[in-house]
Amino acid sequence: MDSKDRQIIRALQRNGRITNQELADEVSLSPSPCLRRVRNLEKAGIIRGYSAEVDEKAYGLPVTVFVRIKLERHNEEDVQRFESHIQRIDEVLECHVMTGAIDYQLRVLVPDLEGYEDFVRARIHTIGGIASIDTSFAYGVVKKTNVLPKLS
Amino acid sequence: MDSKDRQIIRALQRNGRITNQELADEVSLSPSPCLRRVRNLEKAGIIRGYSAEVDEKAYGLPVTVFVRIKLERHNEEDVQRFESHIQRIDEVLECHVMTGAIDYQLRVLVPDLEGYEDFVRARIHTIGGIASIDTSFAYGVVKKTNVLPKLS
DNA sequence: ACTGAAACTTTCATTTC
DNA sequence: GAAATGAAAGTTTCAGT
Repeated sequence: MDSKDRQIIRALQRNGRITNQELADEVSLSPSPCLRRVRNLEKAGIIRGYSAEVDEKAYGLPVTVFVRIKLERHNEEDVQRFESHIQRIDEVLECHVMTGAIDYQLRVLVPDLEGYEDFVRARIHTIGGIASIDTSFAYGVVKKTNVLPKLS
Repeated sequence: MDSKDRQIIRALQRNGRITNQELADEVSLSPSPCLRRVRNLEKAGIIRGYSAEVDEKAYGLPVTVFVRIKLERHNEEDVQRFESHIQRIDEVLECHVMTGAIDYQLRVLVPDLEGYEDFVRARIHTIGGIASIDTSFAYGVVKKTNVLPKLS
């Protein structure tokens, strides 16, 4: 992983469908070494995959919710139980383990407020072992990018 | 935007580099109407683009921070000033406008704790007009997907 | 008019040197 | 790193519903 690899990564984040020729031009490499680097990054799991970026609102899920969750107990069994449940919930796009007062932060997508109420009742509370849930709604996006910063 | 479009969208989120033929097979369409739908989704801005998913840790930015910010004043000028500054900060990958007690939530990527301290001092406090900053570190990822849920 | 099928053109990835 | 070969993907056109 050198500066060239990071250049390639950022180019592929800006345009995941760029052709190898164009990519090679952009990073000042000829096509074959460029492709070699891309394949290596893919095989190493550094490039996990490629994905379409979608307007969630137009798709029909206009409401983003950040949910902060605290568990009642933190033994292996309860933690495993919670995490395996979370992974199976389609509405949860992200779940981070947090430091500090909160155990987890989720990013959840729902069609409306009612959808969120249903989600909490049917998907979250049914897991059990949850001490507290703190909900914050996002009602606008100032910035959203995938492109990683250059390392200084 | 019908059920077929949503099928196409989810397939392109799972694999942004799928060929039109494979995509057409997956959604039970022939290649030309399938491509037409994809192009329409792109032109309508519903598919915003395509991007590589990258392992942030391997890239050299292992620390994810969620930063919750409250402004001192909420007049048009101060809000504009804050938001335009945020957009220019490369380390800020996401910034949401929030309901409730907090004004904004940022997702920030830094190399280490020191990098975060520098970030707050050099990038955030210098904006001015900030009433409070609340920082939460993520130290693990339970789930992270781009694929939107089926609409029920 | 919209969808599905087919042929043709062009471009890209792979492999060899 | 360059060139040649082979494969596919996109575009366009035509036919059918």
